[in-house]
Amino acid sequence: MSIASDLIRGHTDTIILAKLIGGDNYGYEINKSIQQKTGGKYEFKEATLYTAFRRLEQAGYISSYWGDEQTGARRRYYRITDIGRDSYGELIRDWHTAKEMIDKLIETEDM
Amino acid sequence: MSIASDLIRGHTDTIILAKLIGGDNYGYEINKSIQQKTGGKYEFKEATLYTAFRRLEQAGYISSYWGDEQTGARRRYYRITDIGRDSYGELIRDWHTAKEMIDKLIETEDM
DNA sequence: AAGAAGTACCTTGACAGGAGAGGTATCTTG
DNA sequence: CAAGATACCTCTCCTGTCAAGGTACTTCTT
Repeated sequence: MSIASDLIRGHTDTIILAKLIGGDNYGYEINKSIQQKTGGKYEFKEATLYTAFRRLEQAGYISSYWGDEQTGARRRYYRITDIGRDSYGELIRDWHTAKEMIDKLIETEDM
Repeated sequence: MSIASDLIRGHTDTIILAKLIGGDNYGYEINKSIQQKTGGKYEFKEATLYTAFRRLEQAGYISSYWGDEQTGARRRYYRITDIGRDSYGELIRDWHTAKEMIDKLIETEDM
């Protein structure tokens, strides 16, 4: 991983929720798809990912259930809830605001 | 303040360095200018600001000196160093990369 | 003259999120 | 059979933010 995680911090939940809007999914797969989408530039640390799931479930943004795999490792699937969708929408709006703000603040005027 | 600080976290140092590229400055002024530039939407908490100064100075990115105010409260001015400038350039590049990445990760494909 | 509000700095302690390091269990492949 | 992939988990530490407190001087208001 090459990009400072502090820049992603604060987007962990949004990234997970976004992924779950595309359908129920489980941790390992979510992480793999992020890795793929970023061309290997980013992926969650497992501890980060699983603590995020706990946090989101406790907040009521997602719910979970065990898959019924007949073979291979068991999978815990996550599904986004209605309030999870609401929260996602807000987070996206926040991101657009923040993005503009940061751009305004970190580029120098005189140089 | 209306925007979640977790979204700004990770940019604190960059914002300060950017400001100092425009010339030496002191904490209170820097914060006021941020407040103004964002139309009141953002400003650092004092504790955050001053710990950031300590951090940046310890890292050698900035240096500080006391102003010679004849009247009013004393001011500690900060100046960006050469390696501070280098670091700033890198941080800006990181931001552009991260911005693209986040955009890619938080927008849903199928909705 | 007293008090509030503004300027300007600082520190301590708590908290939250990220992540290193460790663990479990199953299946596939050489 | 060992190694590696799949898939989950937790404990503990680190770092950055921030609430809450403080100091000291000046200006404005009553």
